[in-house]
Amino acid sequence: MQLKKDSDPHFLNILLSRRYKNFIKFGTARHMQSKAYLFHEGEPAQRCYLVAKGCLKLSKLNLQGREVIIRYISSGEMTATPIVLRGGVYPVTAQAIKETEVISWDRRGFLKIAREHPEITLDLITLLFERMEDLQQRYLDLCSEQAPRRIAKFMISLMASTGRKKENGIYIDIPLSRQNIADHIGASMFTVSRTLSDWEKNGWLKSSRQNVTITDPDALKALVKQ
Amino acid sequence: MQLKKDSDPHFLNILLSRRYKNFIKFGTARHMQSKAYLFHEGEPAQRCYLVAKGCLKLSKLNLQGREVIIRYISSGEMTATPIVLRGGVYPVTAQAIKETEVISWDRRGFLKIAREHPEITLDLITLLFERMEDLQQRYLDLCSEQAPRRIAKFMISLMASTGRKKENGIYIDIPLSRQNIADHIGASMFTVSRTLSDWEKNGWLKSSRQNVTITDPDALKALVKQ
DNA sequence: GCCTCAACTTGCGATAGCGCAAAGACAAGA
DNA sequence: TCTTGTCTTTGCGCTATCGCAAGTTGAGGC
Repeated sequence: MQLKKDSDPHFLNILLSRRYKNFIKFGTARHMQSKAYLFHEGEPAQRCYLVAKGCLKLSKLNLQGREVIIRYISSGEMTATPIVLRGGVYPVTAQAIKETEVISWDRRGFLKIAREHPEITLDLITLLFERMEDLQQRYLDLCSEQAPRRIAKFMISLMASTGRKKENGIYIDIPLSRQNIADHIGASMFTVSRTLSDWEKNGWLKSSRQNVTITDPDALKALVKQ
Repeated sequence: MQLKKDSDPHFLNILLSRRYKNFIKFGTARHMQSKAYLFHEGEPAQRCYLVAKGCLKLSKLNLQGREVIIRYISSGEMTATPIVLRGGVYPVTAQAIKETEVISWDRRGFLKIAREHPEITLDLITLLFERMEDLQQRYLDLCSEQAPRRIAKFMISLMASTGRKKENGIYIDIPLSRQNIADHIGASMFTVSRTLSDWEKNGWLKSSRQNVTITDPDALKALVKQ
């Protein structure tokens, strides 16, 4: 099993450390094509996953079929752990948005590791809580900020999680359509398109289909701060 | 320590069961007046709390000072546990909205119990995950539903958590202003006021200052479903 | 019983953002 | 190279919601 080390290392580093050295070898690897589904909202939660390479999109649908993107899970991050421990159904749908490799454990396998490494439960609480804090902040933003600022905040977080330095700016290294942005921040695709067009005219970023390069991160940060 | 047993018993029941029988006696009781603050967003998280009686309001402020209510913690529920375990600052502000009694533990006290009852960490993960699922659903609603449906969903959840059967309907047993509703569902106070007025004309509920009685729960449920 | 203040209502104009439509741009496959 | 389908842009009218203002109501304190 080959693991990339060049991405957000939060959980991956923990796993690769001596502390959890037996973790990965009990897991099952799986390779996924772009756009393949890993699990669907409402299915019984059998397995939890670590993304070793690539990126997952976690989303929910409302009654009318509108998709809302809850979060992206990129290389080194885990998903579905708590629901596998507790038992129940997946609350979101997970789809690969590029070629992706995951390692998975079922409840029994995960509990085996947890018994060997009791500290892992505290790590899990911490991880879950960090996601909770992130979602609370985004809930606040959705309640109280206008679309452009929500877009800017999202871009800033993407720079941190998947940004790659290039000669002309910071490239967001996932396929990211206007619709995806809209579905994540709670706006229409048209509003997102107009906003990015404006920013491109300002020279703050460049973008073509499904990709964005931020050329002036400070401009976005200033927009969010003021 | 006297504990009410007539409210949402989720965590309280766990605590009162033999399983965690030593839990409460290591805690510190505190009585709070209505509107008193328990902790503020950004303060170092020293203690975690169980609400024994009354109700707490958890909220955040944005840069412009707009308040957003993340959730209510009613009798029998806990708050701030993960952040006390991990260490850091409170991500929200907690304020009593009626006369309230809480029991609290510091990190050391909580860990002592957790060592005696290792199962408690799994319960914590479960609890945290349930709140996460709830927030994800509300994030979805905020992204994709209009204000009246968000208000209806909130009313339905309040009926479950704090509703009391009265002769003329189900009374929401917390002080709940139009502004509170607005701050929770992400709308303006005026939109909430207009919506409730409409519903009152329809005979779906009665309300006066800071209180609501739902007289036709099925009408609200139908509004949400369709 | 009156006063005061906060909560609530409601009309009205303003506006952010929606959603359609039609055109344009690009990538991938034939 | 051409075609096709998907993604993107942008004009335009529309609507949900906002935010102000001015008035009303009601509970608690004096």
